[in-house]
Amino acid sequence: MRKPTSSTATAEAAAPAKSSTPCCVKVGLKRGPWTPEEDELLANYIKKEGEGRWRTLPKKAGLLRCGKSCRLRWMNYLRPSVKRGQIAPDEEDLILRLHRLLGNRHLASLGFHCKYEVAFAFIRVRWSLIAGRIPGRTDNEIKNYWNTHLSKKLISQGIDPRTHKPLNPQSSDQPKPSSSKANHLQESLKEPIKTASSGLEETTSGSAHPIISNKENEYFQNNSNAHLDDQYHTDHFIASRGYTSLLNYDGSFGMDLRGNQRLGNGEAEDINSGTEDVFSFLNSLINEEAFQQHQIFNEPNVNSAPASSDPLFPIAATAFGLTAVWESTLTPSALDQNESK
DNA sequence: AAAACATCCAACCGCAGGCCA
DNA sequence: CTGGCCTGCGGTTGGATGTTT
Repeated sequence: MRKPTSSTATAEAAAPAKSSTPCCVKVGLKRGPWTPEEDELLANYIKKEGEGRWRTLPKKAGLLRCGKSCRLRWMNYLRPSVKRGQIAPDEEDLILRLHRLLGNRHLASLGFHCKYEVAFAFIRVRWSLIAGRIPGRTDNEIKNYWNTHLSKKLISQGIDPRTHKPLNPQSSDQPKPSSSKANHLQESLKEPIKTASSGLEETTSGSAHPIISNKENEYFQNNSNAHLDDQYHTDHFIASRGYTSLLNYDGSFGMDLRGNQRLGNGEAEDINSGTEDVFSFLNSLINEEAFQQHQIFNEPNVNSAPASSDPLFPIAATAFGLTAVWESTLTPSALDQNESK
């Protein structure tokens, strides 16, 4: 029996039980490891009736489990598409890149030169998004692999697993990677991405980015500070658009939070149905040296507004789902108002 | 051989957000 | 508009297993 965690206990003490029915009635329900018999019952039921309706599923399937537990067991273990076994080197490579991209660093570097904590609510590692790019692997598996293997490897190389930057840049005696594996890891942070599914190498060196719409083109043309023909800005634009598409459900280049292309109403959704466009702009995000240099993401003064004069700022802000935050707390006038409170 | 310690990962939990009556 | 239901996400836990002493 698991002990309640301190945070759980605190939360329960602070928040009285809701009047709504909890997702599962704990009394009389089995917990802990699944037996082969339970697995069979669940798999057979889903094979017959399909996924979903998790709340009522256990009863119908003859299981003494809560719906959440059934869903988790199916998603992380029983689903036919779940790949078993060791994480391959190319998968590891992809995890590293995507973590560097989709971990907390970009959001941190955008918001968190700003002084309002609300922005920090957006800082989360997107394990599901990472897993969505690695066929057959689940978010739980990726998360576990990161926590138990990759973060330790990076630390042993003197790299901060959270920021992917040197743990102590000033120190000249930081450990140098000596093994071929260590070299592989370090090199993997520099090279263009290889997609795990196709194995095709892709880069951002192309001059045309087809996902820029005419309207967006117009925006750049009408803005004297924007340089659409400048690869530097274009890549940043693509990067921002990438995030917009990932995080903004209203985006015209719609995708769900796993990075899959969104489908029309009623169409089935495949967890690994990423298109070449998806890989293309993910690559743009991953090859990000210029991205890091951009003033939007490197506003140095905590007490000044972010670089709102930058033509890319509205896009970037929207991209990160921060428009509302920007409008309510980070515009110069909002900053003044908040200051005076 | 056995105790102590370390590591791994399946499963749990609370929470957030979309959907719909 | 509101509130309940449902689903999915990410952080955390602890039993199982492996390794060291």
